[in-house]
Amino acid sequence: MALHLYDSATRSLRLFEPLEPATASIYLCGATVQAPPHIGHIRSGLNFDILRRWLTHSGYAVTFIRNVTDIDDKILRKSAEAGISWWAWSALNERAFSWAYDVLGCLRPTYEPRATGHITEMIELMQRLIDSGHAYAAGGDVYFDVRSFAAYGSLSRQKLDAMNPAADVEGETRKRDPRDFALWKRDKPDEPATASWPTPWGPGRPGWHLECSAMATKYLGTSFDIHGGGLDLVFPHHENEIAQSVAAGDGFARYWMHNAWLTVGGEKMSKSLGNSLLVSEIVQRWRPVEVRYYLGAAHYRSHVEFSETALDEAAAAYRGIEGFLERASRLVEAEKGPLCSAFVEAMDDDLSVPAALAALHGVVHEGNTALAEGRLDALRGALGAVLAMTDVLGLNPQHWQSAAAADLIDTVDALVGIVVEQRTAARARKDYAAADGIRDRLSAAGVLVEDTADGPHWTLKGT
RNA sequence: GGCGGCGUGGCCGAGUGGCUUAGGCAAGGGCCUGCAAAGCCCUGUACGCGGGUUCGAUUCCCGCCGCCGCCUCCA
Repeated sequence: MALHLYDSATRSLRLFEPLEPATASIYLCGATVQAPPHIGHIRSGLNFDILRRWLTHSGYAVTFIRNVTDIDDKILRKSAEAGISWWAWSALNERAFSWAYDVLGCLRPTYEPRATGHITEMIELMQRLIDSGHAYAAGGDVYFDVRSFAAYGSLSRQKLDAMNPAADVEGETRKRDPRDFALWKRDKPDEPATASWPTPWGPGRPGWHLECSAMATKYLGTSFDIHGGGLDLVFPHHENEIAQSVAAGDGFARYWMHNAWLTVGGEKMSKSLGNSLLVSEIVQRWRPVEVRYYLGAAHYRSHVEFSETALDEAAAAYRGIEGFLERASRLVEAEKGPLCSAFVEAMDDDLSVPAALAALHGVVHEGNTALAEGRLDALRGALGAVLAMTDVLGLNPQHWQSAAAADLIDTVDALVGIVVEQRTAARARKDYAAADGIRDRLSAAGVLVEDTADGPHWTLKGT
């Protein structure tokens, strides 16, 4: 079975057929950098990171764009409250997002465009829409005329007449229809002059939806393969992107993918609800790779209710994989091999990571048995497969060791070696009190010593 | 009001009209071990409720209960 993806637009599983053979273009709605990231944001980034890795592994040359929305109402308001400029506020939070993506092992996008760097493209797009009768300027604002676009509402399957009109009191009088949405917002006296750009229709700043249409087509072309984002972006954001781009004559996205929520206490984690679990806080308590395992383990379209217990369980499951790799690598060469077929089938089936992990755990199990029975060829095969599978999921422990730790590892190895020799000597003379005392002290220092058939081995306990 | 989703064993979390089981975590028993740890073997009542379709439904249909999301900024 070749790769099939669930397309939100058709609400069906579709065979993935890219526009250009062996290439894949993806646009993911990134962050509005008004606050530091919580783990729900990163779940989205992570889900699409796994998609990207899987496409890459499957032989596609992937172009992955994730934008940064660096200006909007909240950024202006919060930066004003903080007494700093809006761009400084945006830059601060953009860095926090970049750090969080990095720390959880999300590969960096091919390009990461900022909204404010694409005003020219937005003006061009607005001009095309005005020229073709799909948009109009009104008192310094520019609006999209939803009645001019028959397909409006097709993504979210809402009928125009059934929609609640947007509660935009301020723009109400200038709109032709209350459901028309702003492409461009005229500047306001209480907003900083730096948050304003000149246009043929007057100075102002971009509306949220316009920037994504402009950036997606700039970097990926008028038609591209996959557009992704969180479920809450279906309406109005993605609906509006389609309206803007398709009305302007572009093909736009061919597949739409949406990830489900990470909730806390049954509620969507959001900045406005104040129940955010910041990435910076979570990685104090669990190793980043364990957080990645937890966030990536559920299917991307499944709602996940955050719990510390579940994260602990995920961490334990990951350590099982890690432990196998550690033991197996002592006996045979650690080289990536082919993936097991169940894993491939699972990933091809709309990125079914749960089934893929079941396959991975199955191979770990086989590998452990082979190891216990001394069957090195079977062990080598299992090790290669597990390395390859963890690699695809971004969970390969080889890539999670920090450079600093790598520099110190030889030193620590030598020091622990001396201590372990003392313990081995104690055991040899059956002085178990001394042996256990040494083991306990090493354990307190974060070094776990285990006696195996081929002698004692030590590992650093995950913190 | 419109659109959509969810309710699975102690916990997390897949999936399917019956076939042998998702998988993980935790628990109990066993093997191994000086003791541990790890690993391996074995064990456990699961599919919100009520109808219906069917030879047979957790899986399809209808109703109900409960929870949640979008329709306004939001991954």
